[in-house]
Amino acid sequence: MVSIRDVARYANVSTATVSRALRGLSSVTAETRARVESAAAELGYVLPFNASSLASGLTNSVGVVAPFTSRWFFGTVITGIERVLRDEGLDLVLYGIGDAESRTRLFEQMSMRRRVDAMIVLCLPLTKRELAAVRSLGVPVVFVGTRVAGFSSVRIEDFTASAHAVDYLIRLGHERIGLICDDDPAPFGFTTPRQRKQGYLSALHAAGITPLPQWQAVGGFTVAGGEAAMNTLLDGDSPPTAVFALSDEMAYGALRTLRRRRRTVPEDVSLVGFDNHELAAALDLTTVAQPVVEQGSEAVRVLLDELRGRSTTPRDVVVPTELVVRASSGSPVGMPN
Amino acid sequence: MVSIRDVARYANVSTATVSRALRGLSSVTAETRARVESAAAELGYVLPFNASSLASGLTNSVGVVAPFTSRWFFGTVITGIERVLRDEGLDLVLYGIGDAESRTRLFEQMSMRRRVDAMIVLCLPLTKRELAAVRSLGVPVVFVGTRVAGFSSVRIEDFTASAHAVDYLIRLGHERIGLICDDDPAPFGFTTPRQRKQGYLSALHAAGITPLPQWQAVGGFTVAGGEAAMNTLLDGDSPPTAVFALSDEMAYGALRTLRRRRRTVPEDVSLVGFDNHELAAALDLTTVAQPVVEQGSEAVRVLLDELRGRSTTPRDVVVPTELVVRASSGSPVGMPN
DNA sequence: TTGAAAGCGCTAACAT
DNA sequence: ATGTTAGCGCTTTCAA
Repeated sequence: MVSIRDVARYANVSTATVSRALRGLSSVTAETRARVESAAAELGYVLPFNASSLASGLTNSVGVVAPFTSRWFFGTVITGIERVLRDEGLDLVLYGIGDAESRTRLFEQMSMRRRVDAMIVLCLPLTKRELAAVRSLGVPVVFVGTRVAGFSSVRIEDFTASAHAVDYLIRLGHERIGLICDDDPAPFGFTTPRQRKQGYLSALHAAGITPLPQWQAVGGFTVAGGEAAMNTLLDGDSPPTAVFALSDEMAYGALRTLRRRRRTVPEDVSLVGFDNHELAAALDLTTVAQPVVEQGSEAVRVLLDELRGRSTTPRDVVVPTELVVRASSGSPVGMPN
Repeated sequence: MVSIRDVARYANVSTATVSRALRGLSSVTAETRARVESAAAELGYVLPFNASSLASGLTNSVGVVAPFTSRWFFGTVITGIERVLRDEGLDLVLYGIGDAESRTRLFEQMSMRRRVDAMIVLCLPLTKRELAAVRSLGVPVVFVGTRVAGFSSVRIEDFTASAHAVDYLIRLGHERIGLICDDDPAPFGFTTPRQRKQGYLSALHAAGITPLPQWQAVGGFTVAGGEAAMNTLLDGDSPPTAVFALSDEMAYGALRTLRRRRRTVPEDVSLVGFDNHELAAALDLTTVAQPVVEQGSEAVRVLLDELRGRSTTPRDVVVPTELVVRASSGSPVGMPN
């Protein structure tokens, strides 16, 4: 196995100079660097990660904790994260926690201890205990999608964005507005659903509308859940003329129910989702768009600032949302447009 | 920073024994192991990855190369990979290559050299040059979705599955069957589109049907592409009564076009997709289902067999596909059912 | 089964 | 700007 000494000999320099040159330190003349680089290329040498890491105390890796990797939102955030990390020469180590058991295991063992220089936690409000564990890592941590005291975060304003979407339905003339939401409290301790729901309630309240209990149905943030929830809503007393689903995926399920029950959209029922999921345009769904790739790349930038000592106080980056109006929403029948 | 020596002192054993106990080696009495484990827990100690790695020559990490992380298929395969790796105590290092530039960079620098013990390459046929680079890593490599001489692979039979889907449409009575496919040759060097297309041609040929050129349109494996492709198909001479889209996402685009142009499905046009994407059920799309999580976990199992010397010859694991018939397909109008 | 001690292959401090 | 050298903190012999 070719070692730094082989490269040093080949390039007629010391091992220290090889190390400096290959890491891009500035204290090497261009000429020397070129010689070292071509020697390394010739011999097919790259600095072995483990030896460098042991000697320097850095891992050049960032851990990403994600509850799901297959859902569109998470995969897309990860794309944004990966891209910036790679540009910076940092590796991404993925920690998935699909279920409660793996979540427990991850935070009990803290296998990322001494394995990563920094962490990004996606949309996962942590328990006190977990937070303490994360804090004990002693590395910068950025949260995406949740705000956590003492740490930086990148997120959207769920409350405001929801209120705005519901207000839009009210201004279209709707008075009976349904909600497809999540259980309360939500699994995994997500706070996003509650904030979006509060936005819905707040908008109704501001318009002087008292929401009826049968306007709310639980969709569990899945397509199947949204499908069932819409059935529940349609079967209730004085069913809504417009429905706000707290995620696009639940809205897709709702659309399926409407299609099956021969209700036209938006004439019979208007539908608004949340996320601007990649298929929302294909399904002509009005929705609250949030920048997703950008939240990932922004999280890395915040992280790098902390990692490189450019910033010491936690930052709270709020990225803008935007209501994207498509064909799934309109004024209720009988209303002037 | 607490070191292995602290733990050794605390548990009254040597550092070597601590190392053995914490790695689960069998040459430690249960009593000693318990003492060491509780000492480690007490002190909050885990074996630091970099020092272990340097001393042992192993990284306990597996590299995963993926062209996209946000697309459903890739995110879902990664879920399967991550789950099994984590159970085995291995870390997943993600190498995304969203564009040609990062692809070049990855294979030129081979930053995964000495960084991972093994690799999984997702749906990415490599060039000769890239293959040589990968081979030079000297670690086990498993390909998902493509077969590569000299390496193990986990994949489906694209050709057969496609032929079967088209044959199903033929047996429904369709004679003009369209195809929404990819450019030829496909970007990134994907071979999957071509194999699926060959399956289509083969099924038609077997039924004595000569495909007309205007039955084929390019959809680029995106929703928007599928949308445009379906427009092209509808505008051609003697347009198809059934369309086979080589991916569900292109089928979603096609559905949108059909909806906009007021064609009913399946009365006016039958539609069949490929993948059984998570939303295929929600859209009532008939499609070729492939097990995706399983391909990821199976890839890891194959990898582990090679990594642990249980297998030395490359394996080619083919997982089964299944045609899932839903409401988007039926006999052409005027045919008995 | 356990302990002692010699590396693993770099980086960082210090010297020049 | 470059060279010298002592660690970094384990794992792996080898011996007991």
